[in-house]
Amino acid sequence: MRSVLAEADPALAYTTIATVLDRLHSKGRVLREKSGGAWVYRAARTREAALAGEVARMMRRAETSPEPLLVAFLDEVEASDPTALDQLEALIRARRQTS
Amino acid sequence: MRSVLAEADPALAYTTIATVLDRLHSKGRVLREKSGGAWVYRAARTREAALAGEVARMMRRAETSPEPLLVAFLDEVEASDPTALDQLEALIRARRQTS
DNA sequence: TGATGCCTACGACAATGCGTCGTAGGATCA
DNA sequence: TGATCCTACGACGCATTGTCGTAGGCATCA
Repeated sequence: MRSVLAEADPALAYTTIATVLDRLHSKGRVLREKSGGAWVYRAARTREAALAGEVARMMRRAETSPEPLLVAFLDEVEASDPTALDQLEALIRARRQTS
Repeated sequence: MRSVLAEADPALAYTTIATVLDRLHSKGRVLREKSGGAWVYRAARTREAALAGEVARMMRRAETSPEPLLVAFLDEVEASDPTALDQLEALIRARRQTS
């Protein structure tokens, strides 16, 4: 908790961090467990998982095919890291092997 | 505009739609142009493009490899539409052909 | 054992965003 | 020219967010 404060902005009041974490916890965005009287917090989902979940919700809601979304995704992936496409293809293949 | 109202919820007041569109426009989320005294609105970006942009920002900001994001993405894609993986692979291949 | 310090629970307050609408007045069209 | 449609703007209630303070519990240490 002290450490969260240090990482965020040490100029903020301690209770500010406490309040924010508390609210995030009540919304299920972070998990916490007791450790000697004090709570220890950790993220409930990674940023990546949250974003991917967003993608999935969109796919499920689309009446049409998921293709436009996939295409848009590939566009961006390719643009920001050209090698990532190969990586993606490799991951797909690997996934097929094991399932 | 009348049509937006109809598609959204015809029970809402006309001015509700007007206000919402106006606010979206001032935030750049929709574009508009005059057509005989009335504004005609259209989305500035598709939902897909917006989400994909989010993906891109995340990839660019990641100090490490983009792999966790790709993995999370595949997990979700696979879970919500099992055939989409094949589709995705085909799209990657097609992309390689043309570039 | 009492003081010190860290932690939590809870409340507060201002700023902002959002959904909803009404009114006033300009533009359009039969 | 009058009825109809549209825009601009303000308003209101509610929820969220960033920020903090106070009160009180629990442990540690001189």
